[in-house]
Amino acid sequence: MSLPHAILTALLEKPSSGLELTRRFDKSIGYFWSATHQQIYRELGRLESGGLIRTLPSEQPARGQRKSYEVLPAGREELARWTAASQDPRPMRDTLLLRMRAAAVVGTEGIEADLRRHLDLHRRQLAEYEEIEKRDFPPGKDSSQDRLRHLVLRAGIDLETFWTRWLTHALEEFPDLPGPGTA
Amino acid sequence: MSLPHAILTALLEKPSSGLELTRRFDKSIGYFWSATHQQIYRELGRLESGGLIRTLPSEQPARGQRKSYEVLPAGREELARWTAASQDPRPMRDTLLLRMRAAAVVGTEGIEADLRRHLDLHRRQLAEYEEIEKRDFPPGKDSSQDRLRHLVLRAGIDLETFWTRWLTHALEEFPDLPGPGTA
DNA sequence: CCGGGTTATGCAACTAGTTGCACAACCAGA
DNA sequence: TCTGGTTGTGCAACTAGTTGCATAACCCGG
Repeated sequence: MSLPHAILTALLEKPSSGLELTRRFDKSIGYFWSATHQQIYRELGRLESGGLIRTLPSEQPARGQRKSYEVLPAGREELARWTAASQDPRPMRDTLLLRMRAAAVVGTEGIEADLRRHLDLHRRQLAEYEEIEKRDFPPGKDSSQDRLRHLVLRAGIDLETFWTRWLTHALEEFPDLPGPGTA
Repeated sequence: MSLPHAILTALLEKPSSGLELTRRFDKSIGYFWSATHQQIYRELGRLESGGLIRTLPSEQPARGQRKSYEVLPAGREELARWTAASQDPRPMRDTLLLRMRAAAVVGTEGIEADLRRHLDLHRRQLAEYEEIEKRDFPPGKDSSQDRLRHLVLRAGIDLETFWTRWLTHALEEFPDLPGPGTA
């Protein structure tokens, strides 16, 4: 039950319309809590009827027009409550690790290409994060807010680093192919 | 759609009853694909009626009796197919990172205790994995199967290591409390 | 001025996972 | 022997997330 809180956080950072939110989820927030535009619109409706957010009064759009939302005090309180509340870590669920385990039983036939593909994806993601770090957190930006946000980004960077290393290591289990190296 | 494949993998490693499977999910398999006993029983039913597994013919249990399953050739084929098939990594979803981001906006009030708790949980998990590594993968066990399974365990160890480090680092953002250190 | 792409919003149906509970069998001690 | 805990199996309802599609407005070129 975190999507509403992800949206509240995003809206507190900056009031937005559904589409803007969707875009921001594709970028920063979505890096650790992804959501589709359908989810977002549905949840905006719920949050509004729950009295946690409201449409910005300035604009009064018709159907198909953009509609911007802002967080009401009740919404901020709910977010603060949720943030402080103790929560258990959700059990991990990783398909790739599961497939590796299955491969130990039914054979590695065919999995290697996908490992390479994942390695590539994680490398790209890592590069993107590092780009963001360079841009948004130059040395010196040191407010409490910045430090916390930087910390979150560091988690992303370190996780992607872990995956690229692990995949590289895993691929060393598949030396038997035509290609450069080993000779 | 990975639970059936997790179960097939577990059953190929060793035919089991629902309860045994549940226990094994609590231990090894569940480390990267968790499932409750309810999920497992439901899925066993589906797999059986789908012709991918069958009950071991030897025993013919009544209600409330244990019933063991084994994988049929069709099940093995399906698992091999699934393992080799290309799959996109699922978008990440981490509540704790989301909460940190929220904390940057609504304040860190109250989150620290939970960070400590998570740190403790991850440390325990790490210790458990390292125990397993020592026990199950002493130097020398080097069949292809062992190497793959060890690789999977390494992923678990490295991930827990990452989290303990990150949480430790995160907690350094909260120096302002009575406690040992800093003086 | 109209037809086709793009932007923006949204509903509905489906799938996967979680929670809560039920029930039978077995076993141990009063 | 009955009573109460534990083991083992399972259904049903609910929640969260995904997929597929519908709709309206707007914008641009012919």
